Amino acid sequence: MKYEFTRIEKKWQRKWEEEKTFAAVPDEGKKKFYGLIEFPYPSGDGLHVGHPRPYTAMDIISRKRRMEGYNVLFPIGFDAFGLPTENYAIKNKVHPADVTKKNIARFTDQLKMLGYSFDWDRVVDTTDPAYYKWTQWIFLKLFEKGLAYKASMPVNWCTSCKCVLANEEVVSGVCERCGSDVVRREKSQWMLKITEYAERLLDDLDDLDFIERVKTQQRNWIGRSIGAEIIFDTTLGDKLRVFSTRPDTLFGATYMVVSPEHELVEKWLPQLSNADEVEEYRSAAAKKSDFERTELSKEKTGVELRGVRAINPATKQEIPVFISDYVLASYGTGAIMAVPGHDTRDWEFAKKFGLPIVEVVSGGDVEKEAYTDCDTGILVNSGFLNGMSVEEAIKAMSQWLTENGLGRETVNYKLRDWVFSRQRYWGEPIPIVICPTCGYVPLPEDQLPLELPYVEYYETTDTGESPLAAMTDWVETTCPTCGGPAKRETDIMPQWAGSSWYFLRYADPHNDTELASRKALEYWMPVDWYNGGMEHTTLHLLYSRFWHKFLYDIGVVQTKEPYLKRTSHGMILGEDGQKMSKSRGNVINPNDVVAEFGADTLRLYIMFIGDFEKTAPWSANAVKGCKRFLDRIWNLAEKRVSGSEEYSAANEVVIHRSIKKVSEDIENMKFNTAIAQLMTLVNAYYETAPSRGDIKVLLTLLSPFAPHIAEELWEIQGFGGMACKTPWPEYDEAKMVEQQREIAVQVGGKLRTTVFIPNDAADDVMLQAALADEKIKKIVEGKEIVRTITVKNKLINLIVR
RNA sequence: GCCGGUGUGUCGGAAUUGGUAGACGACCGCGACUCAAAAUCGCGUGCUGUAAUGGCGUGUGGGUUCGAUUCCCACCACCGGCACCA
Repeated sequence: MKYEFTRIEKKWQRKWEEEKTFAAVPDEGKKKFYGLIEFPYPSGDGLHVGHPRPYTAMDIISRKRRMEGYNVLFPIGFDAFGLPTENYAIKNKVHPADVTKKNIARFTDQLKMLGYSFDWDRVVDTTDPAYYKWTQWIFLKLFEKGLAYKASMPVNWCTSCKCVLANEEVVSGVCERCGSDVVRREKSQWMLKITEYAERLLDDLDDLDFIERVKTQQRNWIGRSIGAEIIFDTTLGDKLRVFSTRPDTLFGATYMVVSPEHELVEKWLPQLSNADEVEEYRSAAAKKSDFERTELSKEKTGVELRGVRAINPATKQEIPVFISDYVLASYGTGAIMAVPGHDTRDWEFAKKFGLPIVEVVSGGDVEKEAYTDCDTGILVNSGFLNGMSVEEAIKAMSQWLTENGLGRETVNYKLRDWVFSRQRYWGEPIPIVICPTCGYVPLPEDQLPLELPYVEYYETTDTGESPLAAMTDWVETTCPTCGGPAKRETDIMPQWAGSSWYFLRYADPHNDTELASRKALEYWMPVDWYNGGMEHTTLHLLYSRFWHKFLYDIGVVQTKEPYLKRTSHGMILGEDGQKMSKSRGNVINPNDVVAEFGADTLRLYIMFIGDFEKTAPWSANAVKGCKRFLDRIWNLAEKRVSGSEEYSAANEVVIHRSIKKVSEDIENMKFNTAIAQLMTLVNAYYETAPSRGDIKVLLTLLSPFAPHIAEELWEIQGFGGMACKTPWPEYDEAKMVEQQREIAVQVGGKLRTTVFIPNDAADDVMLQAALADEKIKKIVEGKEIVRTITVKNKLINLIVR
């Protein structure tokens, strides 16, 4: 009989669905495992071959865990709010809700086609009011605790999406999603105070089992700098505060720089003799995009504020104050003390404007370049700091500043608050009412969910207003506090809102009184293993850690961190080694692969393609190799093999080795070598007559990778039950060794031949065996063996003279 | 510029407490089966050489070692992240 993969796959998928084979049922008596993959955005293009890579990986791990006796939660859902759906809906004049419904149905079919062991009773959909009710509820809690606030500030505005973006969504000056230019716009926005959690988000990374590059990227993004805030007096009476990581260099501060947006500039302006020039520089800076302003190659520019001078608290000298756009308004205090001798940027600026450069740390030549080494320099020209190392001087200066009320040690983060509103339609409405007398009033909990109005017209505007603003009936409301006429907030939440807590909902997806019951959360949380893309490291992954910590603080969840372990997969490229894209015409559709070779072949190939963490190009030929492998297994087991369920003597060694290798490789996500080992095992079976037991262990090991064919052959063999419910096999180290060992024989470190010796042979046995070899005899003839190096069961090396 | 990663046959990739480089798969070649082809099964396959105790070979150049893809030093190339963050 032929291997009819289509029939077999349909048959088992139906069976798993009918029997609810993979439903997660809480069971206090069983150890739990919560495996998570990033739920997909149900785009109109359907499933991409990139999707099955992480899904298959976690499916293999989840299936193995079940066979090991764990109670497994492996859920799936849809992150369905977002721009592409909205844009598609506008273009094709259909409602986003209808588009979403259709896309979800299609994704569901495709995911089922691949035989994943998801619990289909726990599907979540972020656009379902029963779900986003709780997204809104979390927002209200954030508002209640002062962590959601509205503020007017310059924000990133995507010229194409026509809405604001978070800092995390701006990549190299363009929109992360559409690649269009991002400009600065002053807008009143809802913000979430993620900065309040900066320290914990950073420190708590230490204990997590996240791959190192994820930790590094989050650490860099949060960007902690330890330094001091220093207060300078000015001749106009105002105090000018700066942040510096090098307070030790205070004696070398020969001028100050404030950002063009600094509030004191506005105040000082009338008293400046060159107010026009300053004003001109400020407006020029305001027009520039962030990208232009931060271009590195650019020469430093700036204008001195004539009419005000600052007083260096260490030297008591009056020093000039400049404005320059190399100082950012949004970091630290928006002002710096410039130490040209020991900071590269200040040095460039000082050279250009002819400002004095004073050496306060010896070790370099400050006339040639800034000396920034902190490890070897010694303080000079610095009063009480003279002779100290940089490290000592930082401490001494911080103490001196504190004692004299001139400043204090402080910490700064690069992380900014999260811009949380979007001027679009297809997202969660923000449950806030704007009342002329009461201000921003939260919607009472019993009015949740605040449903998105179902309307015909929701096109974007260029005015910076949300399409919801035009929906008068919905906007006009009454104030929950005073009962007077009021308006609803018309901005919606960003794409990232729904995904910031979805993993909690999986624990108890149908609960309508809580986001999830305490009992369910206590049982299933935290997520034991979360695999997802590197592109989410400073977006979804960071945001969801923030929300989780907040929910921990208000007692909703019991763990400080949502995910114990985080791994990441590489991208699948087209056959040409380029990123898959419609325009390049190198896109592989999983449906086509499944139709031609079957889901088991696709699963196997996508795991065999290469190192899981690295990008890998698609190869149509290699897919055929995986199909061939399954055909070979089919040939071995399509007819019932009778006899004992013991391993055959001929295959015992390779079986035990395979169990060990496959078990360990799955844990380390080395799926490619696990499959290579299964191929080796099958090759061995082709050279012997595999016993019934040999077949059984092969199907058991195969079942997480290629579950359909494994079940079918399992049934044909009549092993009873299902392969996916069989206990994972154990191996015996003692049975992994051959009685005869082939060892390398080297002379002078060069491999000359190999000989067979008994297992664990003593050194002299190895030597005798080596010397008995004809080749070796010839080589050592007439020479003296001065030294012998042996490595048990591996090699012998003869040093001759 | 800074941080991180990678570099191995024709290709995807194996192998690192230093110990037979190239597992497994693809490609290609040969053989069996077949009237024939496909499929399948088996064999071969780093480069080079007529041969040899051949020679060379894991980005490049050095070093340590009986022995280096693995450790050390210097460099090159590519990829990713950050990028005037004081």
